[in-house]
Amino acid sequence: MSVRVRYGPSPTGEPHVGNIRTALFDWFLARRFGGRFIVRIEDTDQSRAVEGTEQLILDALTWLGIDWDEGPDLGGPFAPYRQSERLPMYVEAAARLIADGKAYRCVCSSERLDSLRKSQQKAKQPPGYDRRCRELGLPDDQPHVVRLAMPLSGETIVRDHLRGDVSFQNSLLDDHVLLKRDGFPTYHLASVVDDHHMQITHVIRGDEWLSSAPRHVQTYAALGWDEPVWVHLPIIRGPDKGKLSKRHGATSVREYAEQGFLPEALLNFLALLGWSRDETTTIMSRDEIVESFDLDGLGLASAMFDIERLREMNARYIRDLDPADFLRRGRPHLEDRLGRAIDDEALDRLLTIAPAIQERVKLMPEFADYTDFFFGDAPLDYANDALMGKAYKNKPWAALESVEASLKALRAVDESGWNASDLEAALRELAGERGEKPGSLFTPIRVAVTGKRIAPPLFDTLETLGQPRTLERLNAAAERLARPDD
RNA sequence: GGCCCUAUCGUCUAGAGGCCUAGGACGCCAGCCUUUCAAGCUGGUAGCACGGGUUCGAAUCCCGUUGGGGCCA
Repeated sequence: MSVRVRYGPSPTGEPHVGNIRTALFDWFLARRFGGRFIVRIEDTDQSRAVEGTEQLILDALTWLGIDWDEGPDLGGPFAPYRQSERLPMYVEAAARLIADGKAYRCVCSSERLDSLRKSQQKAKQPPGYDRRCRELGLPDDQPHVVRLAMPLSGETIVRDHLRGDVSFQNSLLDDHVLLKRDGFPTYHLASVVDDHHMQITHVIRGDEWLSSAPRHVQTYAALGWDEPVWVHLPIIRGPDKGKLSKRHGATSVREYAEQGFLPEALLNFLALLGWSRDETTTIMSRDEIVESFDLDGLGLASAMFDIERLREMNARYIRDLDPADFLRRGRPHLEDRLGRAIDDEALDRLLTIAPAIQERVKLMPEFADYTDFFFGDAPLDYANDALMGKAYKNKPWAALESVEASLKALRAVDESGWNASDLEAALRELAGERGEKPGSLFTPIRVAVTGKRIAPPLFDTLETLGQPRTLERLNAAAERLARPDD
C-alpha cells in the first residue's frame, strides 16, 4: 500500500514552526515513497477557530515549498477536507459504537463532573469520569455527550514506530468523550474516523499525543478498523527547555519569513531537528532531503530550537544563492527602505558586487543596508567623525588632505580605468606615495561614498557607483571637512 | 501528584557490543588573511548524567537512581 499521510492543523492561529515541522516530516515521507500528502483542517472546536487562519496555514506551507495532493482548496477523493464539513461521519461512527455497546450516551452535568474531579483530587485519586452513565443505556432524548466504553482492565499497547510498544494500564484510562453536546466530535473521534476514511497509513504527530494514543487505539478496535502506523515525533523545545511556544518570541512561520529567513534555510534547519541523514551532512536541499528521508533516521529525544544555528544556516544559504536570485529576493527590502520601486535594469547593475554583499547579509532585510547608497540621490547622512576614522580622529585638516588627494587621483582616472582592480591599484599607489596606510586612505572614501563605516568592499563599490557619483560624494565630504563645525 | 516519553560536547547530532584515545556541524577561543564589516583558512575548547549488572569487551544491552520533557488535571 502506498503511503498516505496527513497534516491536520487547527485553524486557531498562525502556524507555528514546531507544528509545521510535523507537516514537513509528513511531506518528506510522502515524497520519498511516492505517496500522497493530505492537508485536513481540524476545525471541530468552533470556539477556538480564528477566521482566516486556514489560508495562513496553506500560505506557510507554500512558502516553504511544501505542496499537497489533497486538501480543503484542492479537494480530492475523500473530500471534504474540513472536519466541520464531515460531521455526519462522526455522528454515524458514534451511533454505530452505541449500537454495538462500545460507546454510550452520558448526561452528567459539567457541575457534577467538576465536583467529581474535586473530590478525586482531595482523595488523591486519579481524575477521570466515573462511568456513572455507562450502564444506563440512555436514549437520545436529552442533551448528552457520547463516551467510549473503554476496557476496564488489561492494558492497551500503542505500537509506536519509533519507540516500540508502549503499554498503558486500562484501569487508568477513563471513558473519554467522543461526541460533544453540540454534536461536534472531539479530536479523539474525528482524527480516528477521518484517518480511517482517508486511508491514512502513517499518523505522524507530536509526542504530546502519545498519552492519548491508547484512546485512539481503542477507538480503532471498537470500530473494527485497522490501525495506522503510529509515529510520535519528539517535540521541539524553546531555549528554556519547555515546549516551544509563543512565550519564546517569534514562533510563527510568517515571523521568520518577515525577519528575513529564507524558506529553504528554515526547511533545512527544521528537518535537522530530530532527523539526520548521516554523520556529516548538514546542508541539504529540499530534494536532497526527500531523496534520503527515512523514518529510521529520526531521533527520540526532544530538540531545542537554536536560533543561532538557524541564523548561521540562513547566512550560508544566502551566500550560496545565485546572485541574480539574491538581488530579486533582496529587492523588496531595498524598495521598503527607499520608498520607491527599483526596476530590473537598476537592480542588475549590482550584479558584480552582489556576491560580496551576499557574504555579509545574514538576514535579508540587511540587504538594504548594503545597497541603499547606490540609489539615494539625497546627500548621505553621516557624522564627520566617521569620515575621519581612526587615523584622522580629531584631525579634520589631515582627513581633508587625504580626501583631496583621493579626489585628485580619482578624477584623473579615465573611463576604461574605472573598474575595481584598476581603482585599487591606483589608490594603493597613492597611499604609498603619501606614506599613508592604505586603510587610512580608504576609510574616508568609504564613508564619503556609502555614508557608512560598514559597507561592501570599497573598490567594487566605487566601480558599481560610477565615477560621477563617486567624485560628487567625495566633493561633498571635502566640503564638510573644510567646515570647522559638523 | 499519577501515567508516559527521554538522556552523547553549551546547541543540533553520528554512533545500532570491539572500527571510539567518541566523529561532524553551529557556537566559543586563538592565529592567519585583510580597505571596514564579513567570508575563508588553520588550530583549539568541550560530551557518553550517575550507580549497579550482563559480557573477554559497553556510549551502545538490562535494572535502578537522578535530570529533562509531555499528558491528565
